[in-house]
Amino acid sequence: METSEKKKTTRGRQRIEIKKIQKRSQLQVTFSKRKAGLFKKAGELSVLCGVDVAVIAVSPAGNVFSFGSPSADAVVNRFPGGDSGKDVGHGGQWKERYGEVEREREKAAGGGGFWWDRPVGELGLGELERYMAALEELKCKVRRRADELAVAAVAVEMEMQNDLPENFLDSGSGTGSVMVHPFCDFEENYFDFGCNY
Amino acid sequence: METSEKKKTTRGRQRIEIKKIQKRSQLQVTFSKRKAGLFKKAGELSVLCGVDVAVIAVSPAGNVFSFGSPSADAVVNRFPGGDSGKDVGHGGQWKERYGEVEREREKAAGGGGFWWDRPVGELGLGELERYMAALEELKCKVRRRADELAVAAVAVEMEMQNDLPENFLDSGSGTGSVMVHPFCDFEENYFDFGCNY
DNA sequence: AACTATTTATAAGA
DNA sequence: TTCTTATAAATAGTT
Repeated sequence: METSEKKKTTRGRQRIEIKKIQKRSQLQVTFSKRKAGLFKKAGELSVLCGVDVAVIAVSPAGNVFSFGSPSADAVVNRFPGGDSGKDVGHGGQWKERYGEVEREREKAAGGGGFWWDRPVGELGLGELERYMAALEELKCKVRRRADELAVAAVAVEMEMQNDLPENFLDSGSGTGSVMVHPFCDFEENYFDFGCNY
Repeated sequence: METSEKKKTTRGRQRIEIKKIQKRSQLQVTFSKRKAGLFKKAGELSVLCGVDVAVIAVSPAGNVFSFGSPSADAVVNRFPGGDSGKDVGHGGQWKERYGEVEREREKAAGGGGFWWDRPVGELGLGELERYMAALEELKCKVRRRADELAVAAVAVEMEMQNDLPENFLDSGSGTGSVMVHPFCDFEENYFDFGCNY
């Protein structure tokens, strides 16, 4: 083998430190790539284990919001032409659907695309309302659990509260554009990274 | 090289189909590993890009709930001894804290452990209440966005709603135990996988 | 948006 | 379950 022949075209993946990326251009591409990876992982976990998984990301500008819950029948049924309601075992069904959506996305990439590939600004209120309903239900569920705990673990609770700040979750300050997508497939060109660096 | 000498000890990682795992033992280990991986990815995305990321997983039994928002100052400030409030630029600070928590976890593994390593049953209401507040805020944010859209995209909305089922998100049916943890570090022995297979 | 050389995640096995 | 190992998958830097 010769030395001059095998010149590497790239250095390949490099190890990086997990600290905030400063360069705007790199931040954008990294966010894009890793968000896609995260959503893919979430979808896989959901399917493999039959669990609901949701991933939420708020940009520094408060511009991006994402959500998915792939394992629920409801999500499968959202596909155009989905056979709603019947057949609760959705293992194989899911796989079929997945391929279907993948193919649809291929087409969508070139043309107008399907609604789940668009930012919510093009979608309207239907999704947002359902999302709010979902949050409300989740909140009720948490509240029920809290009630249970109130009986059993008051003493511990008192302690815990002293370890926590007022603002446990800062949801960001923004105008909040929102995306909803069954398989976390999405376009994100509308994304502008308008602050924090 | 001999043939009998180099016998591989394992087959290494094998490719798997993304479909529901049927075997209980494998499901549990896969869920555990992949959830850890997902949380790690979420934390990395959060730090690298300075964004809030939350990951939520509801088991088929409705028994597990997880959440993280690593980039917010609030989360950093939750650590015992955290310097609350000052210094909004938390890039390097974050890294320091991370190491600190990692070290604490080492110790926690052997002894009584710290609160963020425990299931919420041992924690009490403080976290749950904050979580509910976070959901409420998020909901308000979504509602604001919906209001904006109501002005600009009513026509599209009408279309969208026809493509969606009633039950967009099924949050599960369960008793809902809940975990909250800053870096998605956690113990999960309490996890029982009580249904759906 | 595509491409690779690498790093990272992880399915099996111990 | 926690560790190891071989391999699959993700991705940083480049084009």
